[in-house]
This record gives sequence, C-alpha cells and structure tokens, in this order.
Amino acid sequence: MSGGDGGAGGQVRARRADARRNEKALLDAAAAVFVASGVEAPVRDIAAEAGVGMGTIYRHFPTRADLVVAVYRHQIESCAEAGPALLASGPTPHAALGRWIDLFADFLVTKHGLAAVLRPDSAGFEALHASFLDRLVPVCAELLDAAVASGEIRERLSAYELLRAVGNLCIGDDQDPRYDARRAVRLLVAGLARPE
Amino acid sequence: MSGGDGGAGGQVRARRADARRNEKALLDAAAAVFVASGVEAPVRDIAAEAGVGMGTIYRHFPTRADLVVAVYRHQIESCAEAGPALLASGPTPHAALGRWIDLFADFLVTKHGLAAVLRPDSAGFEALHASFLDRLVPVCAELLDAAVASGEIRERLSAYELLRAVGNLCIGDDQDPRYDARRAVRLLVAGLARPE
DNA sequence: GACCAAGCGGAGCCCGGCTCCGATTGAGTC
DNA sequence: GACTCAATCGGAGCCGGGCTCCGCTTGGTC
Repeated sequence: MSGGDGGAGGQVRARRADARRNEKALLDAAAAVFVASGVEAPVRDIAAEAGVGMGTIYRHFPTRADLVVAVYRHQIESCAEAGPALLASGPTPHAALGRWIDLFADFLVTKHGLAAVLRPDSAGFEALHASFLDRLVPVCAELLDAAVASGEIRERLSAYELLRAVGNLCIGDDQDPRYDARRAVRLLVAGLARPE
Repeated sequence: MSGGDGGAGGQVRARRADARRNEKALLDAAAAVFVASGVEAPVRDIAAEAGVGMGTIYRHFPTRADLVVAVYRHQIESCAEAGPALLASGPTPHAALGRWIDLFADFLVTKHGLAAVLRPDSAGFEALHASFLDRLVPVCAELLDAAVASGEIRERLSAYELLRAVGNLCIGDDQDPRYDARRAVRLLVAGLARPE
C-alpha cells in the first residue's frame, strides 16, 4: 500500500555480479545436463554441474519448470516467429500449418523428455505449460484461421487442442524406436484437412 | 534344465485362504482408489484401503504396474474381443477401426491417468505397457490390415504406432477441460484414410 | 496340540523436489 | 583500506512416494 519500492525514482539496486554469473552458469549447466540426461534430470545434478548449491538454483529459478522455460525460451521464440513467415511464403495456409507444426514437433522431439513435461498437470509443470502455450497458441490460431478461411480445413480443433495433441504425440518419441512421433503428427494434421 | 517344477505330477501346494482373500481385497481396494484418486495414487493408500501392509501388496503384485494390469485385465480383454466383432458387423473396415479405436480411447480416458502410465519409459511401467500392447496390437493390426486391403487407407502407421499415438493423445484428457482427447483421436484416424 | 512354511505388516531405505537459515561476499561509504 | 550490511550462497534436511527387509503370525497338516 504505502509507497514502497514503486515510488518515484525508486531505482532498484543492480544485481550483484556473482548473481549474474551464477544465473548464466546455471543456464549453461542446465542446457548441458538436459542434453545429456534429458529434461527430467535431477535438480541436484544441474546444481553440481554448475558448481553451485541448491539454494542458488532455487533463488534464480523458483521451480524446476522455470529453469526449463528459461533454457528453451529463445527457441520457443523463434518457433513463434516462424509462423507468420511460413504463412506468407507457403503455397497454402494448410501447408504452412503443416510445416509449422513440424517445426514445433521437431523442437519437442529433440529435447529428450520435454514433451512429457508440457502437460498442465505434470507435477508442478503448469508454469512450463502456460509459458510455452501462451506464446504459441496465438501463432497456431493464426495459421489455423488462415487455413479455415481458405477452405482447406474445417476447424474441429482449437489451436490449444492442436498444440496439446501434438505435444502429447511427441511424448516418448526417443526411448522407443518403434514409435515415430513425427509421422503421427503428420497424420493428425492430414486429418484436419476437409474430408469431403 | 533338469526337470524342475514342470515334472510329472509336480503338484504345487495350494495358496492359503488368507492369501486369496487378501488378493481379492487388494484388487477391489485398488479399483476403488483408482476411481477416486486416479491410477497414480500412492501404493500406501491402496494398502490402507485394503487394510493390509505394504509387504502384502508387494508380494501379490511385485510392482505397482502389475497391480494396475490386474485391475484392468478383463476390460482390456473385452476391448480386444470387440475388434473382430466390429470388423464382422461394421459397414467398412475403416469404420470398424474407427469404432474400435473409440472404444480403446474411451477406456483410457475414463481411467484417470491410465494413459500417462502406458508409455514404455514411464518409471517402471514397462510391464503395463507390454501387457496391454501385447494383447491389443494384434487386434489393431487385423483391423488395420483389413482397412488397407479394402483400399480405404494406406498403411503409413504400424498397429503399434497407432496404439501408442492414441494412448499418447489420451494423456491428461481429464484435468484439462480445454482438451478433448477423443476429438484428436478421431482426427488422427481420419488422417489415416487415403488422402487422394 | 505341535509344527512350520506361507503369509503378513510396517519400519525404514532411496530418490527427487524443495525449504531454511547460518555463513559468505560484493559493493557502496567514510 | 577498513567497515557495513543486504544480497547472495550452500547444503543439510524435510516431505512424499516407490519398494525392501525381516521378525512375527497363522493356516493347514499330521
């Protein structure tokens, strides 16, 4: 209520140098560990890799999901940016949607176990879910709308549902040579096309 | 090698009455707890509900997955049996496949969290995965083959892949009102149909 | 009624996420 | 350069969940 830090000229003290250094170290360490052991790697391992304590990790990233989000933020961003570009350059909106979904699926599949953790109920990963989907749902909706407008598909799935479905399909693609998530995803997108 | 229990007249001593009673109690308790709290309910809860100790549960069912398999065995069985029946009575093989997949999806969706645990890597649930899929893959393959033979679809997905894909799509259908797994599943099956 | 292996129960181990709090240290101040 | 203190650090420890271990109990048989 009474004033507080929001007050006039309230210059927030700059973060200490070691804090900045540690955050960088943590992001690098996490990225390395995720590649080596998958996204479900224990937090302790990441702390060890970065050479910091547990407390440090949890001050910078209140939850494991926040760390994951931070590590993949710019990749999500570039995926989001690719949407409009594909729409502009693609032959048809449905083709653009297919390519964009491929991009998304590639991203999920190449990060071991990321997809499995994208569900809203996945033991504390609501934050991850929300963060990723908030950014991507509008992009997907734009592509979907364009495809509907062009008459190529009938919209039986919302953008949210489509992304969740694709996310689900990508779960466990690694660890199981008999299952190819990308093929399933392509089939799903094909099913979107107007049948008659 | 040398004879062993398979030998002539090797009568195995019958299980004690209390053991049979406890197994029954455990199955009933597990079914109840799974309905109330989902398949991921703690083993301790099931033991408590059944009024037995942890040791008892783990002697009857060496792993949580074994308990889950036992609880749902007969439902899987009847799903498997429905396959040929649908094929015989359905208008076309693809329609029969669609109905059968609906049955399977219904089964997964109504058991809270079952789908999430069907993956081969899901922390010790390989047994569940194997048990369910062993029974259902041949049935699915039969339906798929018939649909391919009739020219309705081109087989771009193996029976195993299709079942995994459907299983994945069903993950987290409860807990998220914005996501309807059945719709996604129907779309996937539609995508199976020959496009041109 | 005595015997004993099958069966039981639950304390306790391990693992993984997360918290708590005393020790440490960067960076303004004099 | 010494001082101060809040920001930061580190890791012991809590909690919950799967699973194990082993001494106690008991059904069934002679």
